[in-house]
Amino acid sequence: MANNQFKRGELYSVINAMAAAAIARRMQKNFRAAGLEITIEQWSILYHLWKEDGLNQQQLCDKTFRDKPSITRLIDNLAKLGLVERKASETDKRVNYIFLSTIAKNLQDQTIEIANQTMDEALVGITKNEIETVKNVLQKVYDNLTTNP
Amino acid sequence: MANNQFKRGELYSVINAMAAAAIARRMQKNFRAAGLEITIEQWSILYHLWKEDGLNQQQLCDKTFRDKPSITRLIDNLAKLGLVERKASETDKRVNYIFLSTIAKNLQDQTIEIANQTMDEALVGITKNEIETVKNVLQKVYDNLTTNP
DNA sequence: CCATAATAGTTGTTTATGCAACTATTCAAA
DNA sequence: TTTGAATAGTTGCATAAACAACTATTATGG
Repeated sequence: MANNQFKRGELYSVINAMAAAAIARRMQKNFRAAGLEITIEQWSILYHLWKEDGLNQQQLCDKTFRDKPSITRLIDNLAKLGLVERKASETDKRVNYIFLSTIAKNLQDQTIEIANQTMDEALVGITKNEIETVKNVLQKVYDNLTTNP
Repeated sequence: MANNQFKRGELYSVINAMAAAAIARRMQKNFRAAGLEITIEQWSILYHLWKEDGLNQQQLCDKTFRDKPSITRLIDNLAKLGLVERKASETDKRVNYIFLSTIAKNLQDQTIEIANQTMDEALVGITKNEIETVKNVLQKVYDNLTTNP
């Protein structure tokens, strides 16, 4: 009995501590092996800017599931590295738009390759259906915890 | 085309940033709502000690998928809070065994309830089969990235 | 128009993570 | 038995997270 008490809690433990962290570490390692000195968190910001340059910080919060202070500091660090630049909105003085530098734009192709290679390593022996299920379940979990207050 | 380039990378983004973080935040919030001043990371250590008291730090590394410095500091903080105590092994002077305090032992029942309640909130509308698939896939991902160097 | 609410972003503090480099102890092989 | 490898744990440093409290600006309702 006592052994089964945490069955549900255990799922948290599995999801949070294991696969996600392992993928992040491997992605980071593969970046470093390619001579890329960016963190996986910084990459996740660039990823959204490659899809749509000039997002503001609030939009980056929404897309990366981070809070505003986290984005402020990630942008600080990316700016220090010369990868992005803040540009104040002309029409709304509260807003910063974030733009990629040329260097950052040139990183896209290289990191696409590494990200895909990493996911290939991670997903060996897993079917498309299983991946679909995982994505759907994690989306549901997220929705359950965010739409409900 | 360009829109599909990150399809695989996107899975990382989904797994890592979204569901896991949402569960952790909700668990933390539910702890606080119950007046429990422990972090979700500290809880994950206690969780393994409740199942088996007197683990050493290396065993906690293996069970929680953290490195040694992380465990050192988590144990430091738990010790400061009076929740665990280090006891040096008599037979191997390199080893510390970690034991729960009475206070920590008494936290078990309260936090079981909260952990299970949190997972119930998270898993609304998700079937047992789907949960099994997620657990298996994430285990495979972990194995893929750790058994292969 | 003005007071108040909402929004965008920043700063401070605490906690946690990863990696590298380190000490201390034990093991193992010549 | 001694030298070198392996193991357990700690410390330093940089990055990142959550939360609270803050400033500045814009939107809204009387």
